[in-house]
Amino acid sequence: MDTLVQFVNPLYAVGMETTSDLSREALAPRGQAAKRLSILDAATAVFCRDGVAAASIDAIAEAACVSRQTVYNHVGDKEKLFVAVVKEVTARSTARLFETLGTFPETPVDVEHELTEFAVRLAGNCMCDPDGAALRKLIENEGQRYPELFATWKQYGPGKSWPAISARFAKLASAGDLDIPDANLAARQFMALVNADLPNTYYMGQPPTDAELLEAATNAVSTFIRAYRRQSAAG
Amino acid sequence: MDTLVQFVNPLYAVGMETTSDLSREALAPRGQAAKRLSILDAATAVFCRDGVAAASIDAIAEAACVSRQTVYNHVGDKEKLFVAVVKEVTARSTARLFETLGTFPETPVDVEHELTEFAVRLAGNCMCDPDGAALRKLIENEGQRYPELFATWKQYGPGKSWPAISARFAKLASAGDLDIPDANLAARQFMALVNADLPNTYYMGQPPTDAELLEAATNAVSTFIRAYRRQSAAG
DNA sequence: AAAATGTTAGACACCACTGTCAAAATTAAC
DNA sequence: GTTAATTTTGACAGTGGTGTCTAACATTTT
Repeated sequence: MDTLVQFVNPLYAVGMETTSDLSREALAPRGQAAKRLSILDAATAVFCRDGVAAASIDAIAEAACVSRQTVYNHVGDKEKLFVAVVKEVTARSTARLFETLGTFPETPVDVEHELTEFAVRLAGNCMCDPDGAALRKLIENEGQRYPELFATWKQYGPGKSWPAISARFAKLASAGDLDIPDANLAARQFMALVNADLPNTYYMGQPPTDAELLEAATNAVSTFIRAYRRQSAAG
Repeated sequence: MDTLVQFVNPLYAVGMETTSDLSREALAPRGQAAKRLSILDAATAVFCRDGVAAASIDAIAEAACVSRQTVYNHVGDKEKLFVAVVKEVTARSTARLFETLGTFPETPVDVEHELTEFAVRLAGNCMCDPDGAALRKLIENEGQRYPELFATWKQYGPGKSWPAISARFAKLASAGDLDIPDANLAARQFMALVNADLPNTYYMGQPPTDAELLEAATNAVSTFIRAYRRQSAAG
C-alpha cells in the first residue's frame, strides 16, 4: 500500500505532499521534510559512489549535514534507507520522463526536426539526468540482492515507461509520417540510437554539453528516420 | 612496461605464457598458473557480485578453493588484485572481440543475411559474454576510483576496439554494399541496435537463448540496413 | 629419502562500521 | 518563558574485515 502510493504518485515521494493530513507517515513527524529529502539525496549520492554495502551511514550523514542519529531516526537502518532511495529516485525519474513524453511530436509538420528536438529533451532531461543515472546504477548493481524491490521497480518503472513511449511512436506512425510495423521495437531502437551517440562521459560525472546533445540527437534521428521513412511507391 | 605487456598480449594475461623464461614475473613463480587463474576468476565473480570495496578476500579465497594466504602470496593486496582482474578480463574480452571481428562479412553476397549472422556471433561471444559483462560492470563502478587503471583500460580496450570495428564497416561500404558516410557513427549505431533488442536479463545472470540472440540480430540488422542501404537512383 | 618450494590453518593487532543508548543542546510551539 | 519536540554528541558492545606472521602440512624436485 505504502509502496504503491509512493510509486504511483511522484509528488508524494518528491516531498511535495501537502504537509496536511493525507500522508500521516510514521517517518516524517511534522515539518522537517527537507531534512528527510536531504538525507535521501545524500544517500543516493553515496550509494552510487561507494555501492550500498560499502557506503557508511556516517558518510551519508555528513553529506546530508546531519548527525548519524538523525539518519536512523528518519529512515531506519541501511536497508530501509536503500529502499526509500530507490522509490524516491524512481518516482522522480518517472515523473520527468512522462513530463518529457508530453512534448512528443505526435502530429509533426517537420518530423525530422521535431523528433530531433524531442530527442534532445529526452537525452538531457532523462538519460543524462543525475536521478536517472543513479537509478540505473543502483538497480544494476543491487537489484539481485533485493528481489522484491527490484520487482516493484520493474513494475512501476519500465513497466509503465515503455508502453507510454511505444504508444507515442504508434501515434506518429498512424499520423502517416513513418512506416512503423512494430512500435515497441521502434521505441527500443530509438532510445538505443540516442544513447549510442551520447558521449560516454556522462555516467562519469560530467553531463554532456548542449552541442553534444544536439549532435547525438541529430545523428540518432537521422538514422531512425532513414530506417522508418515511408516508401513513396512500393515497399 | 609490465602493464603494456599484459594489455597488448592477451595470451600472456590469459595464463598461456609459455611457462618458459620470457615472463619472469615476481608473481607467478613457476608452475601454478592454474591457481593464479582460479584466483583471478573467483575475484572477478566476487568483485562483480559485491563490488570491490565490499568484497572480502576470504570470499574470494573460498570461491577459488584456496586459502586466504595464497591469495596474498600470488597477487598481493586487494588493490593489486583488482588491477590484475581488470587486465585479465580486458585481455580476454579484447581477444574475443577481435576473433569475432575476423568473421565480419567485408564483401558479402547477401549483406543482410551475413551481417545478421555476424551480429549473432557478436552478441553471443562479446556482448553477453561473462567476461565482457563483468568488465563493463567493474569499469563502470570502480573506474572513477582508479583513474590510472581506467585510462589504461580505455587505451587498450575501446581505444583499440572501436577503430577496428569502424574499419570493417568502412570496408563494407567501399565494397559497394551500403552507403555509409561516417563509419564511426555507423559502427556505434550498429552496436547500439544489437544491444537494444537483447533481453535485459543477461546482466542479471541468465544469458539469452539462441532464439533471442537471432531475433535481436535480425531486428537490429534489418533496421541498420534500411537506414544505410544504397539508394538506387538519386539520394 | 631429502630438500626446496608452495600451501594451509590458526591466531593476531588493528581498524572501520553498525545500530543503540542516554544525556546535553538546540530549535520550535504555545 | 516555559514546555515540548528534535537534533546532536559521545560513548558503547558487537561484528566483520584487513594484512601479517608462524608453525604445520603437502607437493614437487632432485
